[in-house]
Amino acid sequence: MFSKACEYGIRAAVYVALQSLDGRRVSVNEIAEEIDSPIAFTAKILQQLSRSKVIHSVKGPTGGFELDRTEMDTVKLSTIVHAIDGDDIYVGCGLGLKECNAQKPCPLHDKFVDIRTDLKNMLENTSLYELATGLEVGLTYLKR
Amino acid sequence: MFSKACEYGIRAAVYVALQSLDGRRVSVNEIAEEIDSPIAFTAKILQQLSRSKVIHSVKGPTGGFELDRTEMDTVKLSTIVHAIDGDDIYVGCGLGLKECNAQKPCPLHDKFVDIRTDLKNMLENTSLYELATGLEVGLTYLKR
DNA sequence: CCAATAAAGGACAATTTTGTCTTATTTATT
DNA sequence: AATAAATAAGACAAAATTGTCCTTTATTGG
Repeated sequence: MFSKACEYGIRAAVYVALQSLDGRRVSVNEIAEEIDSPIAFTAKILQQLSRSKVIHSVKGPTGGFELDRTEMDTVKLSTIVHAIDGDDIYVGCGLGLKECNAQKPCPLHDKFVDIRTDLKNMLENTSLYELATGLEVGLTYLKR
Repeated sequence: MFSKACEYGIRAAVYVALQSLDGRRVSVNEIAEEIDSPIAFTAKILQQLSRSKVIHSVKGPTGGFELDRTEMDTVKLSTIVHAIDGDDIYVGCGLGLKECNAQKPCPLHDKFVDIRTDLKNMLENTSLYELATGLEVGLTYLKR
Protein backbone atom coordinates (compact mmCIF):
# COMPACT_ATOMS: atom_id res chain seq x y z
CA MET A 1 0.00 0.00 0.00
CA PHE A 2 2.54 2.54 1.19
CA SER A 3 6.28 2.41 0.55
CA LYS A 4 8.58 1.47 3.42
CA ALA A 5 9.75 5.08 3.45
CA CYS A 6 6.19 6.21 3.90
CA GLU A 7 5.49 3.71 6.66
CA TYR A 8 8.54 4.90 8.58
CA GLY A 9 7.56 8.48 7.83
CA ILE A 10 4.12 8.11 9.33
CA ARG A 11 5.38 6.27 12.38
CA ALA A 12 8.12 8.86 12.88
CA ALA A 13 5.71 11.77 12.52
CA VAL A 14 3.29 10.25 14.99
CA TYR A 15 6.10 9.73 17.48
CA VAL A 16 7.32 13.29 17.06
CA ALA A 17 3.77 14.55 17.57
CA LEU A 18 3.35 12.43 20.66
CA GLN A 19 6.53 13.73 22.26
CA SER A 20 5.76 17.28 21.25
CA LEU A 21 2.56 17.02 23.27
CA ASP A 22 4.86 16.70 26.27
CA GLY A 23 7.01 19.55 25.04
CA ARG A 24 9.88 17.19 24.19
CA ARG A 25 12.02 17.66 21.11
CA VAL A 26 13.37 14.35 19.82
CA SER A 27 16.49 13.24 17.94
CA VAL A 28 16.72 10.95 14.92
CA ASN A 29 18.33 8.32 17.13
CA GLU A 30 15.51 8.34 19.62
CA ILE A 31 12.88 8.26 16.89
CA ALA A 32 14.47 5.35 15.06
CA GLU A 33 14.83 3.53 18.34
CA GLU A 34 11.23 4.08 19.33
CA ILE A 35 9.65 3.21 16.03
CA ASP A 36 12.14 0.40 15.33
CA SER A 37 13.43 1.68 11.99
CA PRO A 38 16.88 1.98 10.33
CA ILE A 39 18.51 5.12 11.70
CA ALA A 40 20.16 6.60 8.61
CA PHE A 41 17.20 5.85 6.40
CA THR A 42 14.88 7.38 8.94
CA ALA A 43 17.08 10.48 8.98
CA LYS A 44 16.55 10.85 5.23
CA ILE A 45 12.83 10.58 5.62
CA LEU A 46 12.77 13.11 8.43
CA GLN A 47 14.68 15.46 6.15
CA GLN A 48 11.96 15.05 3.55
CA LEU A 49 9.24 15.67 6.08
CA SER A 50 11.10 18.69 7.35
CA ARG A 51 11.57 20.12 3.85
CA SER A 52 7.88 19.66 3.14
CA LYS A 53 7.00 21.40 6.41
CA VAL A 54 5.32 18.35 7.90
CA ILE A 55 7.53 18.56 10.97
CA HIS A 56 9.95 21.16 12.22
CA SER A 57 13.67 20.53 12.68
CA VAL A 58 16.21 22.32 14.86
CA LYS A 59 19.95 21.90 14.45
CA GLY A 60 22.66 21.85 17.06
CA PRO A 61 22.75 20.71 20.66
CA THR A 62 19.28 20.35 22.19
CA GLY A 63 18.09 20.22 18.59
CA GLY A 64 15.85 17.61 17.06
CA PHE A 65 12.37 17.35 15.62
CA GLU A 66 9.17 18.82 16.92
CA LEU A 67 5.72 19.92 15.94
CA ASP A 68 3.55 22.50 17.55
CA ARG A 69 0.10 21.73 18.77
CA THR A 70 -1.80 23.52 16.01
CA GLU A 71 0.19 21.72 13.29
CA MET A 72 -0.89 18.39 14.67
CA ASP A 73 -4.41 19.24 13.62
CA THR A 74 -3.42 20.64 10.24
CA VAL A 75 -1.14 17.79 9.24
CA LYS A 76 -3.22 14.90 7.99
CA LEU A 77 -2.02 11.48 6.96
CA SER A 78 -2.55 12.60 3.38
CA THR A 79 0.02 15.36 3.92
CA ILE A 80 2.66 12.82 4.90
CA VAL A 81 1.80 10.28 2.24
CA HIS A 82 1.88 12.98 -0.38
CA ALA A 83 5.23 14.30 0.85
CA ILE A 84 6.85 10.88 0.62
CA ASP A 85 5.02 8.78 -1.95
CA GLY A 86 3.66 11.59 -4.08
CA ASP A 87 0.20 11.20 -5.51
CA ASP A 88 0.62 7.56 -6.57
CA ILE A 89 -2.25 6.50 -4.38
CA TYR A 90 -4.67 9.09 -5.72
CA VAL A 91 -3.76 9.25 -9.37
CA GLY A 92 -3.19 6.35 -11.66
CA CYS A 93 -5.07 3.29 -12.80
CA GLY A 94 -5.29 0.19 -10.62
CA LEU A 95 -4.21 -1.90 -13.59
CA GLY A 96 -1.41 0.45 -14.59
CA LEU A 97 -3.00 1.94 -17.71
CA LYS A 98 -1.76 5.38 -18.64
CA GLU A 99 -5.11 6.56 -19.81
CA CYS A 100 -7.92 5.28 -17.63
CA ASN A 101 -10.97 7.34 -16.76
CA ALA A 102 -14.75 7.26 -16.85
CA GLN A 103 -14.67 7.63 -20.64
CA LYS A 104 -12.10 4.90 -21.27
CA PRO A 105 -12.12 2.83 -18.08
CA CYS A 106 -10.11 -0.29 -17.39
CA PRO A 107 -12.22 -3.25 -16.25
CA LEU A 108 -11.59 -2.38 -12.61
CA HIS A 109 -12.01 1.35 -12.87
CA ASP A 110 -15.35 1.79 -11.10
CA LYS A 111 -14.61 -0.66 -8.35
CA PHE A 112 -11.27 1.00 -7.73
CA VAL A 113 -12.70 4.46 -7.61
CA ASP A 114 -14.92 3.46 -4.71
CA ILE A 115 -12.13 1.97 -2.65
CA ARG A 116 -9.73 4.78 -3.38
CA THR A 117 -12.28 7.37 -2.45
CA ASP A 118 -12.63 5.71 0.94
CA LEU A 119 -8.88 5.54 1.36
CA LYS A 120 -8.49 9.15 0.31
CA ASN A 121 -11.17 10.30 2.76
CA MET A 122 -9.55 8.34 5.54
CA LEU A 123 -6.13 9.85 4.84
CA GLU A 124 -7.50 13.37 4.53
CA ASN A 125 -9.54 13.19 7.70
CA THR A 126 -7.00 11.62 10.01
CA SER A 127 -4.78 14.13 11.79
CA LEU A 128 -1.47 13.52 13.50
CA TYR A 129 -3.10 14.68 16.71
CA GLU A 130 -5.69 11.95 16.52
CA LEU A 131 -3.03 9.31 15.96
CA ALA A 132 -0.72 10.67 18.64
CA THR A 133 -3.41 10.85 21.31
CA GLY A 134 -4.29 7.21 20.69
CA LEU A 135 -0.67 6.44 21.53
CA GLU A 136 -0.71 8.73 24.52
CA VAL A 137 -3.69 6.98 25.99
CA GLY A 138 -1.88 3.69 25.45
CA LEU A 139 -4.36 2.29 22.98
CA THR A 140 -1.97 1.87 20.07
CA TYR A 141 1.65 1.00 19.36
CA LEU A 142 4.44 2.09 17.03
CA LYS A 143 6.73 -0.92 17.11
CA ARG A 144 6.74 -4.73 17.09
CA MET B 1 -1.43 -1.00 -4.74
CA PHE B 2 -0.53 -4.00 -6.91
CA SER B 3 2.93 -4.79 -8.26
CA LYS B 4 3.58 -4.26 -11.95
CA ALA B 5 3.68 -8.02 -12.33
CA CYS B 6 0.23 -8.25 -10.82
CA GLU B 7 -1.16 -5.50 -13.02
CA TYR B 8 0.10 -7.26 -16.12
CA GLY B 9 -1.17 -10.55 -14.73
CA ILE B 10 -4.70 -9.28 -14.27
CA ARG B 11 -4.79 -7.63 -17.68
CA ALA B 12 -3.40 -10.77 -19.29
CA ALA B 13 -5.88 -13.04 -17.54
CA VAL B 14 -8.78 -10.85 -18.53
CA TYR B 15 -7.61 -10.89 -22.14
CA VAL B 16 -7.22 -14.66 -22.13
CA ALA B 17 -10.72 -15.00 -20.67
CA LEU B 18 -12.15 -12.67 -23.27
CA GLN B 19 -10.62 -14.61 -26.16
CA SER B 20 -11.58 -17.93 -24.61
CA LEU B 21 -15.19 -16.79 -24.75
CA ASP B 22 -14.74 -16.86 -28.53
CA GLY B 23 -12.99 -20.23 -28.34
CA ARG B 24 -9.64 -18.68 -29.23
CA ARG B 25 -6.39 -19.81 -27.66
CA VAL B 26 -3.85 -16.99 -27.49
CA SER B 27 -0.05 -16.75 -27.53
CA VAL B 28 2.22 -14.74 -25.25
CA ASN B 29 3.01 -12.49 -28.15
CA GLU B 30 -0.59 -11.70 -28.85
CA ILE B 31 -1.35 -11.13 -25.19
CA ALA B 32 1.59 -8.78 -24.67
CA GLU B 33 0.62 -6.93 -27.81
CA GLU B 34 -2.99 -6.53 -26.78
CA ILE B 35 -2.42 -5.50 -23.21
CA ASP B 36 0.65 -3.41 -24.10
CA SER B 37 3.14 -5.13 -21.79
CA PRO B 38 6.77 -6.31 -22.10
CA ILE B 39 6.69 -9.69 -23.86
CA ALA B 40 9.31 -11.68 -21.94
CA PHE B 41 8.16 -10.37 -18.58
CA THR B 42 4.58 -11.16 -19.47
CA ALA B 43 5.65 -14.70 -20.38
CA LYS B 44 7.06 -15.14 -16.88
CA ILE B 45 3.85 -13.96 -15.32
CA LEU B 46 1.75 -16.24 -17.52
CA GLN B 47 3.95 -19.12 -16.35
CA GLN B 48 3.12 -18.23 -12.77
CA LEU B 49 -0.58 -18.02 -13.51
CA SER B 50 -0.40 -21.34 -15.30
CA ARG B 51 1.45 -23.01 -12.43
CA SER B 52 -1.14 -21.74 -9.99
CA LYS B 53 -3.94 -23.03 -12.22
CA VAL B 54 -5.37 -19.60 -12.86
CA ILE B 55 -5.16 -20.14 -16.60
CA HIS B 56 -4.40 -23.19 -18.71
CA SER B 57 -1.40 -23.43 -21.04
CA VAL B 58 -0.83 -25.67 -24.07
CA LYS B 59 2.60 -26.16 -25.63
CA GLY B 60 3.49 -26.63 -29.27
CA PRO B 61 1.98 -25.34 -32.50
CA THR B 62 -1.60 -24.12 -32.05
CA GLY B 63 -0.70 -23.89 -28.37
CA GLY B 64 -1.16 -20.90 -26.14
CA PHE B 65 -3.23 -19.89 -23.14
CA GLU B 66 -6.89 -20.48 -22.53
CA LEU B 67 -9.52 -20.76 -19.86
CA ASP B 68 -12.74 -22.64 -19.93
CA ARG B 69 -16.04 -21.02 -19.28
CA THR B 70 -16.61 -22.44 -15.82
CA GLU B 71 -13.17 -21.33 -14.63
CA MET B 72 -13.99 -17.77 -15.53
CA ASP B 73 -16.56 -17.81 -12.77
CA THR B 74 -14.34 -19.59 -10.28
CA VAL B 75 -11.28 -17.44 -10.80
CA LYS B 76 -11.68 -14.20 -8.90
CA LEU B 77 -9.37 -11.23 -8.87
CA SER B 78 -8.24 -12.40 -5.46
CA THR B 79 -7.02 -15.65 -7.02
CA ILE B 80 -4.75 -13.77 -9.39
CA VAL B 81 -3.52 -11.24 -6.86
CA HIS B 82 -2.75 -14.04 -4.45
CA ALA B 83 -0.90 -16.04 -7.11
CA ILE B 84 1.37 -13.12 -7.99
CA ASP B 85 1.64 -10.80 -5.00
CA GLY B 86 0.94 -13.35 -2.29
CA ASP B 87 -1.12 -12.23 0.66
CA ASP B 88 0.61 -8.88 1.12
CA ILE B 89 -2.63 -7.04 0.62
CA TYR B 90 -4.57 -9.07 3.15
CA VAL B 91 -2.03 -9.72 5.83
CA GLY B 92 0.33 -7.20 7.28
CA CYS B 93 0.07 -3.88 8.99
CA GLY B 94 -0.47 -0.66 7.04
CA LEU B 95 2.42 0.91 8.92
CA GLY B 96 4.68 -2.12 8.49
CA LEU B 97 4.60 -3.43 12.05
CA LYS B 98 5.29 -7.12 12.43
CA GLU B 99 2.82 -7.57 15.20
CA CYS B 100 -0.30 -5.51 14.69
CA ASN B 101 -3.76 -6.72 15.64
CA ALA B 102 -6.80 -5.77 17.65
CA GLN B 103 -4.89 -6.42 20.90
CA LYS B 104 -1.80 -4.44 19.93
CA PRO B 105 -2.95 -2.20 17.09
CA CYS B 106 -0.90 0.41 15.28
CA PRO B 107 -2.52 3.86 15.24
CA LEU B 108 -4.07 3.16 11.86
CA HIS B 109 -5.19 -0.37 12.50
CA ASP B 110 -8.94 0.11 12.73
CA LYS B 111 -9.14 2.53 9.84
CA PHE B 112 -7.11 0.16 7.71
CA VAL B 113 -9.17 -2.84 8.56
CA ASP B 114 -12.23 -1.13 7.13
CA ILE B 115 -10.62 -0.21 3.86
CA ARG B 116 -8.93 -3.53 3.43
CA THR B 117 -12.14 -5.40 4.11
CA ASP B 118 -13.75 -3.48 1.27
CA LEU B 119 -10.81 -4.19 -1.01
CA LYS B 120 -10.82 -7.84 -0.06
CA ASN B 121 -14.52 -8.16 -0.72
CA MET B 122 -14.14 -6.48 -4.06
CA LEU B 123 -11.32 -8.81 -5.09
CA GLU B 124 -13.10 -11.91 -3.87
CA ASN B 125 -16.37 -11.05 -5.56
CA THR B 126 -15.08 -10.01 -8.94
CA SER B 127 -14.74 -12.87 -11.41
CA LEU B 128 -12.72 -12.97 -14.60
CA TYR B 129 -16.00 -13.52 -16.44
CA GLU B 130 -17.40 -10.28 -15.16
CA LEU B 131 -14.28 -8.38 -16.23
CA ALA B 132 -14.08 -10.09 -19.60
CA THR B 133 -17.70 -9.47 -20.51
CA GLY B 134 -17.27 -5.78 -19.79
CA LEU B 135 -14.53 -5.82 -22.41
CA GLU B 136 -16.63 -7.86 -24.81
CA VAL B 137 -19.43 -5.37 -24.65
CA GLY B 138 -16.90 -2.64 -25.36
CA LEU B 139 -17.34 -0.84 -22.07
CA THR B 140 -13.78 -1.18 -20.84
CA TYR B 141 -10.22 -1.23 -22.13
CA LEU B 142 -6.96 -3.10 -21.48
CA LYS B 143 -4.41 -0.72 -22.96
CA ARG B 144 -3.46 2.96 -23.23
C1' DC C 1 10.86 -38.98 -38.36
C1' DC C 2 11.54 -33.92 -39.05
C1' DA C 3 10.73 -29.24 -38.88
C1' DA C 4 8.42 -25.63 -37.01
C1' DT C 5 5.91 -23.49 -33.20
C1' DA C 6 4.87 -22.30 -28.72
C1' DA C 7 5.43 -22.45 -23.63
C1' DA C 8 8.96 -23.45 -19.65
C1' DG C 9 12.95 -22.41 -17.38
C1' DG C 10 17.26 -20.36 -16.10
C1' DA C 11 20.79 -16.91 -16.30
C1' DC C 12 21.57 -12.37 -16.68
C1' DA C 13 20.78 -6.98 -16.87
C1' DA C 14 18.58 -2.60 -15.67
C1' DT C 15 16.04 0.06 -12.60
C1' DT C 16 13.99 1.36 -8.33
C1' DT C 17 13.76 1.14 -3.56
C1' DT C 18 15.91 0.61 0.63
C1' DG C 19 19.62 1.40 3.40
C1' DT C 20 24.60 3.08 4.94
C1' DC C 21 28.52 6.06 5.55
C1' DT C 22 31.11 10.18 5.52
C1' DT C 23 31.41 15.10 5.44
C1' DA C 24 29.39 19.66 5.98
C1' DT C 25 26.54 22.95 8.45
C1' DT C 26 24.25 24.93 12.36
C1' DT C 27 24.01 26.12 17.16
C1' DA C 28 24.14 25.65 22.38
C1' DT C 29 27.34 25.53 26.05
C1' DT C 30 31.54 26.50 28.38
C1' DA D 1 36.63 31.20 20.54
C1' DA D 2 36.45 26.13 21.01
C1' DT D 3 34.01 22.08 21.47
C1' DA D 4 30.45 19.10 21.03
C1' DA D 5 25.84 17.82 19.59
C1' DA D 6 22.61 17.70 16.38
C1' DT D 7 20.47 17.86 11.50
C1' DA D 8 21.58 18.34 6.17
C1' DA D 9 23.45 16.60 2.24
C1' DG D 10 25.71 13.72 -1.00
C1' DA D 11 27.98 9.56 -2.48
C1' DC D 12 27.80 4.97 -2.20
C1' DA D 13 25.97 -0.13 -1.35
C1' DA D 14 22.55 -3.77 -1.03
C1' DA D 15 18.31 -5.75 -2.11
C1' DA D 16 14.09 -6.16 -4.56
C1' DT D 17 11.57 -5.55 -8.63
C1' DT D 18 11.24 -5.26 -13.39
C1' DG D 19 12.73 -6.70 -17.60
C1' DT D 20 15.63 -9.42 -21.42
C1' DC D 21 17.79 -13.29 -23.70
C1' DC D 22 18.97 -17.90 -24.64
C1' DT D 23 18.26 -22.81 -24.22
C1' DT D 24 15.15 -26.69 -23.32
C1' DT D 25 10.88 -29.18 -23.67
C1' DA D 26 6.51 -30.44 -25.58
C1' DT D 27 3.47 -30.91 -29.51
C1' DT D 28 1.57 -30.42 -34.04
C1' DG D 29 1.57 -31.26 -38.94
C1' DG D 30 3.74 -32.82 -43.01
